[in-house]
Amino acid sequence: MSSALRSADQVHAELSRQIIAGQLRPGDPLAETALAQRFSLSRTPVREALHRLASEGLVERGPRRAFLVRRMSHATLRDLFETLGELEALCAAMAAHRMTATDLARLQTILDEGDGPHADYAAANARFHAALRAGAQNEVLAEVLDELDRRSLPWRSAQFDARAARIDSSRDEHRAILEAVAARDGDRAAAVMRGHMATSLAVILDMLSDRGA
Amino acid sequence: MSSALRSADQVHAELSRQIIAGQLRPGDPLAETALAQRFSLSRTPVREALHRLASEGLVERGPRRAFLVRRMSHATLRDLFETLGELEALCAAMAAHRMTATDLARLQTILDEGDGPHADYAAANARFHAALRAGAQNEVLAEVLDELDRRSLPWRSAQFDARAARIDSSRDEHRAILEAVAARDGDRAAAVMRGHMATSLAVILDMLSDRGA
DNA sequence: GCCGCATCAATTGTATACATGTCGTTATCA
DNA sequence: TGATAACGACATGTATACAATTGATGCGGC
Repeated sequence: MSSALRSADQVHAELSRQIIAGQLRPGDPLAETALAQRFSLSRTPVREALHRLASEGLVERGPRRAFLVRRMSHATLRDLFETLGELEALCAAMAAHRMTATDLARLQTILDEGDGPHADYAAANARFHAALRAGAQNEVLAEVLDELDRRSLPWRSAQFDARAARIDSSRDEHRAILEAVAARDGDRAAAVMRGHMATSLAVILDMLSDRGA
Repeated sequence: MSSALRSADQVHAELSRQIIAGQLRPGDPLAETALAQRFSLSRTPVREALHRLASEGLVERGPRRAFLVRRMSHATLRDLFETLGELEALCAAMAAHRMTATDLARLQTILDEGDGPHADYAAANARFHAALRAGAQNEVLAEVLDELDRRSLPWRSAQFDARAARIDSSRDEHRAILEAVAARDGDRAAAVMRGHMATSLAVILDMLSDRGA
């Protein structure tokens, strides 16, 4: 039962990964029995994983109380990104007041790493936001942001793949945020972050309409 | 298996209630077998309820992966209330921009009901914040606030019982929030709400130190 | 007297069998 | 021919038995 080897955790991690990566798409069914067979396990750990995913908002329950990958209306998606944007903005403002010089240097390093032409920009993007969360020095806020992050990832992950130009604009926005944080200007950091998240939402909604979703 | 009759939900609701009411106190053990006996059920639904409570932050895991009612350091408690305060402030600001005249009237009614000498002020307080959440018109933000609310309730519930004077000041703060919202002044509503939550935290920390916690 | 190891007990993790409810299908009746 | 009710299959919900891990305790050696 060592923590890393629990079957339920493995199933949870794997399903989470597949949903976020888009291998499992919104509306896809997730039957306990079928998944148990696929993972060569009993229904018990699969069941636990599904319930956790449901409480995290990645999975919803359909007719017959069946599990399925969560679908989201544009309205709810808008709510999600609005909340995420406001919380990231709050986080940026708090970080502007609380980050140490060392933290700031780390943030700069993360930005520079994302500059490489072959760098994994999605990963660098995640690290940037994570560093900001750490800098805000509020565990609970960090937890809430992590949760909303996971919840929005299925829709954010494809952003950079499909819109290469988005990388450049996103990078510029990150630099502007760093500048504001370094200047200890919480209000400006929050404002820029709000714009950053709003732009991301616009790009995503644009992609969805292209795909006819 | 109609949703209201699921054993796991009943156990979850009952444990949640007891933790919030203080009948189960931070650090108390919650063994699956013992609870199963107490509820005359098998471990399975009890287990599901405990996992849900853990994911909601009301329950944590101790040595031997045992479940126990969550304990909180003062630092984490501060983080929780800071986050809750900022989110309530955000909510108030959004409500100031989005609430309809009808919504405002309902908010006023709720405040008036809380005025009665024998009224249950804790309940009126909860209704006030709930109405504000509805007025902000953002489902996701409402969900997040609900969760943080439940998580902080064990520490907030005793506030009005132990400090009768707190009721009057809390009522005044609510009136100030309503005024700001009615005036469509989001910034002022947010500022007043921040102060409101900060005062609550101060009262709670004061109570905890009195109890020698 | 103290440190280390082995054994033990208690708790959660997992597997499997059975119960129960819901939805789709079909057959029958008006 | 349409609607309705019964039937059946399939999903999750629950109960119980067994396995595995962990923290504690006692014993023995140093």
